Amino acid sequence: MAQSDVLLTELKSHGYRLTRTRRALLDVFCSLTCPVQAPELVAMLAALGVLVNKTTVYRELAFLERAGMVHRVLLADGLTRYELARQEHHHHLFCVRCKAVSRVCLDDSICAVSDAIRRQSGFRTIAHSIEFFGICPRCDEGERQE
Amino acid sequence: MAQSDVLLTELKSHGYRLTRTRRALLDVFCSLTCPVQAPELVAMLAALGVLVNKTTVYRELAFLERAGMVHRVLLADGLTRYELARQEHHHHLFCVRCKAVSRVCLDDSICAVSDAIRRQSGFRTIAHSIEFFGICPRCDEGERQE
DNA sequence: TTGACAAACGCAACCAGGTTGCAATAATGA
DNA sequence: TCATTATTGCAACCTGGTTGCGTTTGTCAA
Repeated sequence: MAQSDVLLTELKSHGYRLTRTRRALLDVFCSLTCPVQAPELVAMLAALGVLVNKTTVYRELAFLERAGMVHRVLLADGLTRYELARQEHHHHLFCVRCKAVSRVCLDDSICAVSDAIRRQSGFRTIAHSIEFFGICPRCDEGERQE
Repeated sequence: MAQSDVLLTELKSHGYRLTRTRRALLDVFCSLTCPVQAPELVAMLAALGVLVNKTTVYRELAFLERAGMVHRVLLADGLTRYELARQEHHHHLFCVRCKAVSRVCLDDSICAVSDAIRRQSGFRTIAHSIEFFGICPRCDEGERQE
């Protein structure tokens, strides 16, 4: 069973409807390897022949976020992106020049820091985000030739 | 000499003008303990009797960023905030409920991770952001009483 | 002190991401 | 097939942020 079907089945079992938008959106998310913005999703769906209003996409993203199936990713440009949740825990490397996003997996010990902070602050810390940004090898190359 | 005067002197020595807006903005930044949004700065300046157009504030923020005196901070709500640069290296704790921001200082070893990533990826990593978000003790309290 | 020059400014118009209210549509279970 | 209601589209709106351009104002030298 494809990953998107697993998610659809789960939604169905909770009594949610399996709409055209919802199916297409989960399909797209399952095929992506890096976080995307909502307006990009509108365009991607359109390219697949699924014409959806931006309002619907925003509402669907909020829905999928509540359902724990996608989550927000914030990178150095301040725009909101979304990616499939329940993936292997990872972080992002963002090129501030070409805006490309790649992923990195860090040692668990780094993530353990949030436990230390939780104890220190009294915060009931629910998440953390460790994002790195710089200039990727390709852009760096181009820059030196200028 | 006040911190803001040090910065003004530095700008002056580089040939930049010391305008009303610039002085007021640096004063405000030096008195703050957490990152602020541009629209908040417009309001804060107005409250001090310094009426400045939002365009000016955005341009001034870009200027101070280029001059290395302030930098952007991204938190879990995706809005752009600014804070004084050249402070002790620290990270932020953001309450997703009341939007309060507090700061935490982490062990250097965590920051050393960016070196490891730089080697791994070929990225010329110029910065990182480690932000934690959750629900602060006050909001947590309120929530349990509901 | 004055005047010239360019940096800095205000304004209006604009753009993009994101939200809201409401009426219309469509997925579901009976 | 029908009733119910979750989901959708639309239009209007909001906010953060940007741009072009004509005006103001710091600065420095005369």
